Amino acid sequence: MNQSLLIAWEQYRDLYEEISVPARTILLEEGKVARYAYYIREGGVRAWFNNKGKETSFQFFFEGEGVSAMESFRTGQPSMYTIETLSAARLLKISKENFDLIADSTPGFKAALEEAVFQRLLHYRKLFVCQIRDTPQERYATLVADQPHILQRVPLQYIASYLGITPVSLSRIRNKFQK
Amino acid sequence: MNQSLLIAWEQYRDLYEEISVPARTILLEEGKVARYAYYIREGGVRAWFNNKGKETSFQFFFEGEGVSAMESFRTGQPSMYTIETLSAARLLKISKENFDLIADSTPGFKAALEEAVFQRLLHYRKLFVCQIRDTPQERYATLVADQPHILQRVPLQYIASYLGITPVSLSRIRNKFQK
DNA sequence: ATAATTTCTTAACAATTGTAAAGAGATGCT
DNA sequence: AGCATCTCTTTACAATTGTTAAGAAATTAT
Repeated sequence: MNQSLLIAWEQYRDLYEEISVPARTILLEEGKVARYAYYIREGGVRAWFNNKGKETSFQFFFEGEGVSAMESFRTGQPSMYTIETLSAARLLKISKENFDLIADSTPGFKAALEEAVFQRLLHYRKLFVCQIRDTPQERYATLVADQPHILQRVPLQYIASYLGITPVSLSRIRNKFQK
Repeated sequence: MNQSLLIAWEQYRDLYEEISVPARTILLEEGKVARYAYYIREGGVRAWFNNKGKETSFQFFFEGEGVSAMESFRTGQPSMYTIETLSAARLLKISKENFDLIADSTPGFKAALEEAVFQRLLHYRKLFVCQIRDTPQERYATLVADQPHILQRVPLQYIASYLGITPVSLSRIRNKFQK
């Protein structure tokens, strides 16, 4: 579900639908099975889970990216997290059945999917490595340098949990950063 | 490179070799291209990288597991990290060429490899989530509960970096834990 | 527009972690 | 065995982060 999977979607127009939803729309709730995957035409999405009463956001998605609770969509197991829009969004919505149909009938699709899975593996490993190697200040600086759009479009409280710190600590780091 | 890939290795015995190496043998050095993958018959291995003069260990491997610098082995890019034995080890060593030969000629191999990649994606995501959600104490407790063999077989200084803390801090946490 | 709500910042204090250094303990080498 | 080296623990102090609470700023709703 990344850009390499954008191949030939238009010929399957009857297998997915385009929907428009407001901000804070829950696309998949923690504990439920993901029967749909989404592709973001416009807007932002976050993935988060409940942690002792507080929300921990661990991934953000924007235009041109695919979103689903991967392992739930793949295995049929209940999702460990919620997927929710950050803003009003326009999405392509496809069912698991139709997704599999396309995967089975499109040459190269599964190879592209495998590559996307591999790239996401590298992405998560990088996030883990940054966590054990870098300080919160360094992680914030990396975010500013590499993914400034996240800072512009995601509320700071969500970014704080993504960085593994509290909103108060993030605010202090930002304060230092200005000087 | 996990247990599901153990299928039918014996019929390819001329495509890999079994080697025995002492502790602290570097199987792949940071900056070099991974031309071989390994399967651990006996012993332990760690993956680490240089971080401002200090070593940061981010993964440990033992009997029955496959080891390689994944993306280097796959893409031919220089590896970002070093792979080194923790103890004397007995390993199966296979070249990239022979690995691809087997992958191409064994039905189901690529599907099993894809599944292994997916499982490792989930593994790294879990590590990342533990980092942003749990305290160092909680992460240590999880290690004690879920992977006690790591504590028994890996020097504490390496475990400390894996938990994202200093050896001093780990020592303090262990001290508290005894009580 | 105004009020209500939510988000972000700031401050004070407690708790945790990092750093540096010293000593104890374990391991390895000849 | 004895020496040297490496690892782990402990201590003291500095720096950072978490927690709680209050106020400022921004957003949302009516």
